Amino acid sequence: MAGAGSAAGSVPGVPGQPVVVRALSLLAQFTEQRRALNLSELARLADLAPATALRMVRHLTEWGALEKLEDGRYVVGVRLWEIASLSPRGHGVRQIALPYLEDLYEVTRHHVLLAVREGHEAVLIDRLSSRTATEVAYRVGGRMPLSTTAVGQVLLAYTAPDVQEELLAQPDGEGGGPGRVPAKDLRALLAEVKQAGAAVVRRTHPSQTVSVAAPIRGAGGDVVAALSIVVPDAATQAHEMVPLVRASALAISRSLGHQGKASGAWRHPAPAARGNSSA
Amino acid sequence: MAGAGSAAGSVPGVPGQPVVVRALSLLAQFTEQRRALNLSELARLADLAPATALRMVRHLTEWGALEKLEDGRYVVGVRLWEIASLSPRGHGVRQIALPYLEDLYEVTRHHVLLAVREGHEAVLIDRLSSRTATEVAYRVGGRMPLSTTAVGQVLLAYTAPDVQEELLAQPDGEGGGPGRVPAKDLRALLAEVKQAGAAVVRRTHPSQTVSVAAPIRGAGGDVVAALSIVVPDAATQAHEMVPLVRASALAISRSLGHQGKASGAWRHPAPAARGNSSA
DNA sequence: AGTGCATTTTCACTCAGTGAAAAGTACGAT
DNA sequence: ATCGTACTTTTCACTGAGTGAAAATGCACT
Repeated sequence: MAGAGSAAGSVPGVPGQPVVVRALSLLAQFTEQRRALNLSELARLADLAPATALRMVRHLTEWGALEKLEDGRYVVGVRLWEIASLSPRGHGVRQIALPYLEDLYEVTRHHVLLAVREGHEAVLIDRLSSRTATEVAYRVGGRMPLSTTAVGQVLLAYTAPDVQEELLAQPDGEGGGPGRVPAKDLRALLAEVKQAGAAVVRRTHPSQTVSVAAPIRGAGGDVVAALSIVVPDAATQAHEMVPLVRASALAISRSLGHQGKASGAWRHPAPAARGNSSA
Repeated sequence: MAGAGSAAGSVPGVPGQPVVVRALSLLAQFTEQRRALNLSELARLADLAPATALRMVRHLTEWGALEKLEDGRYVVGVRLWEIASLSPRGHGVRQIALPYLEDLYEVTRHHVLLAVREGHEAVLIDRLSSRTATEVAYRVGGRMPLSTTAVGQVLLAYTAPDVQEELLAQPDGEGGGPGRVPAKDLRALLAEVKQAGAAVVRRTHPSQTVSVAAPIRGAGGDVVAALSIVVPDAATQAHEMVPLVRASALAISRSLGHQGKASGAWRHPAPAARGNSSA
């Protein structure tokens, strides 16, 4: 490859980025607000020469990662979606958790959320909402802050200490939105969450709501996702919800192959592959 | 790059495949049955030198397209899932169609399917199924043949003639499974489907069922997806379902911005972006 | 200690990828 | 019609990013 940023102009900030990463960075330019992009936008956003962007976009399109609209703009393709649906932490947990989410929704008739941690944020894997429920700020596939949401706090509380430190060390950068919590308080908060096996967060912003979240464990015993319900503040005493959410989360954990507590006294024959071959 | 297939051994069949495509072909090795692959499997399946596969897999992992398990195997990452959730023809239609699918499900209590065409097959975008309903063969994110399924026939019937010809010209290759239909009969069948605005397929294989599918149109007026219900053969006269499915499909089409028939006499102010910013 | 298999590092070679520039295309304004 | 602007696509000579064989390392059985 030519001097990506060596000799000529280009941005010295991104000199020798591998081709693969550059191609992926094109995909990363698509967001909720920007679902369709034309070539020059893509090139500009990804900081690539138009000719380079064109070549890559063509390869991506040819393969199906992108699709070209009639107006010349590009959108994320079904082929990519198809493969992404094999993501264990994406559609994977969703598939298994869905029936339980539905039960929880059936019983409460409030928002039910399922999220996993991805880097310094939580990603919303699925959401069930009645059309008449209160508004929620997040969409499926979108990201939510770790420290200020119930699911986020649960995921954070059960994260390996080293990663946790890394996150707590962060200044206020990123999503330091409304309810920014000082690292000190957060540390204490996370301890409480772990203690209680659930997080309860009161919110006033989009509307008056209370979220209750609990951890979901995988076969390995570590927390792989978080389950949450969001109820209008006026509704039931929020804390009454804690056992319900925890129980549902435990049920999902069991479906994922988690063997209850670490008291490995006896074991079932083996939950085996559990191919979730249906859905 | 070195002579991918020029001088030395290697497979002469895939000589100068672009890097991007090769990287993507690694992703393409993941399937329903093979959700976790180790490096050598990936290298073998994608026909790459181990060293090359390693380098690429590292880039993919670094970026989040893949995730490395503790046992060293790789799985599709959440980051990819996240971006794929922006696919208009994937999660996009799903988001908009979901409420209507739910209504249809509520009323019938049978399987409800949503699918789009991708190349020579249909991809199942979403499925609602009661736990007690009859079995279905396909999973969300999976592929189904065009010519032998109700959704497939609908998608095929409304495909641009040139693509249609290309598909009909095919020998028996691909999914030529149980109910292989001769090209001639299929042509007539598709005409009927277009005439009726729906496809009805009777099936005996996994179980005795009847599928009824209808086309969903996008803002441009062309068919972008197909809606279907699958009922046990014993149930209601299948043909009674046709109006129901067609009506649901029309409702979804409207939500997608389709302006009814092509009688472009008057127009609404503009359905605008319809950001489906919720979900 | 020894065998077999997977992962990772090394290294010299070279061709796939690069980007500036120019040509082609589409659309609007004047 | 004629010019202007912005986007897309082609061309081309250059070169360093990517390549893969081979060797080293690591790991799990035996």
